[in-house]
Amino acid sequence: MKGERTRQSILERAVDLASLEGLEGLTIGRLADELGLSKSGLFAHFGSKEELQLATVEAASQRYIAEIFRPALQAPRGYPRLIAICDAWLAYIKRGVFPGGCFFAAASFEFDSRPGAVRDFIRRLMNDWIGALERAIRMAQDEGHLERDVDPAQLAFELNSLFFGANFAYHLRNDEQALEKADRAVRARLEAVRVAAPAAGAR
Amino acid sequence: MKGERTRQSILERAVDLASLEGLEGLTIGRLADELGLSKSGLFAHFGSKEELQLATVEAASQRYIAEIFRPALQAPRGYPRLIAICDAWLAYIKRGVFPGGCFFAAASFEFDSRPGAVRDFIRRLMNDWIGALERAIRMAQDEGHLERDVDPAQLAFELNSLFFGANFAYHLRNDEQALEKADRAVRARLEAVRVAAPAAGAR
DNA sequence: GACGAAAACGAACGTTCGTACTAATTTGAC
DNA sequence: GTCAAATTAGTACGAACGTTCGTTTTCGTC
Repeated sequence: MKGERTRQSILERAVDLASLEGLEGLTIGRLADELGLSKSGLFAHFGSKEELQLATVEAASQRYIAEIFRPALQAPRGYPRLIAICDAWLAYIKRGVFPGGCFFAAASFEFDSRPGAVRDFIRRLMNDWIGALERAIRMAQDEGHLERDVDPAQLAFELNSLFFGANFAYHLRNDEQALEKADRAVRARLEAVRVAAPAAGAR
Repeated sequence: MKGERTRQSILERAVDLASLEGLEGLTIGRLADELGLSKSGLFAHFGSKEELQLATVEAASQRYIAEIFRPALQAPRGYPRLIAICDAWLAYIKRGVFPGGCFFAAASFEFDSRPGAVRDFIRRLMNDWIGALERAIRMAQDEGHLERDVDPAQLAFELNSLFFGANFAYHLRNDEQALEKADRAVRARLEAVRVAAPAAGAR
């Protein structure tokens, strides 16, 4: 199918554009122009602006999963994987996977007061993401790497806050050290609740 | 002057609207409708959309300073004032000072990739805000309430991240405990670097 | 109460938005 | 190579956008 290929290339560009201009600022005419398509031809792939926005969010999610989350899951479960996720997140900002910074942070703040299907979808994705963080934390506890009395929801909240804060400081404030600051904070927070690895042969 | 009064009432509404729809989603026609003004009559007060946006950001800043920041400065300098600022921030979200959540978090993410006067102004305000946080931290050190080896920029980054993270979790994820989580994290972080108050009469 | 200034209005501008149709082209299977 | 189906282009629409302009209303001062 040719259509599917076109659709994908449209979405690639739509994700980049939306990360810069916002999902509402993403415009069918402009998107068509940039791709050398006609407005109507592009429009036919989605049927409505809202469908285009939903597809764009979905595409961004897939890019995120493919480029950040899945690779981090390669790390051995427990503390190493938790750290790998955090490292991957900060590297994701540094690498500029989305030209306008974290797509989901931007979309979250754009749609947090805009009821509708797009908001619902973003909310679901963000709940999934926080849930994945909590799961990684719980795993680290199960592996005996993290103290048992740590509340996964609390820690996930804090880690995610540092990520968003890093994105904010890096992109809006042009704070070059934002990522280092976030890294320092993440590591300090995790080290503080880490269960010391048993000395070699001490088991 | 009647004009000044009208201008203020326009901006009051503009701030609320922009916190819900974004500064770009803020529209002159809609704003005029809601206030029972004509589009052209409203427009005349600002001369351009960008000027309206700038004035709206300025008005939001004044509301923030009047309702959150200035009151917190009443607390005695040092640790109490630092805590007061943090408390005031979380209460500010809970109170719903802006209907769409923190105006500045939203504006920051909306404009972090949109060059222009509005972005520059937001950046300046956010730098001022972080600067104020750093100053409060430094004061707490000077008063001997906080450990000397704490980097004010680092700690301010972390506190601000928790604030933004709370706003995100509270508004997009509808996490009722978001503010408590943030409060817990803030207090834990600050307590950890607090210099224990000398016992009564121990001086 | 008259008068000049300030403020608000109403209509229109050109542009762009999202969307709806129909016509032309391209594609892939036979 | 043919033909139906899938895909793109073209054109048009009503609404809303920011902005301009000339007129009318309201205000503050004497």
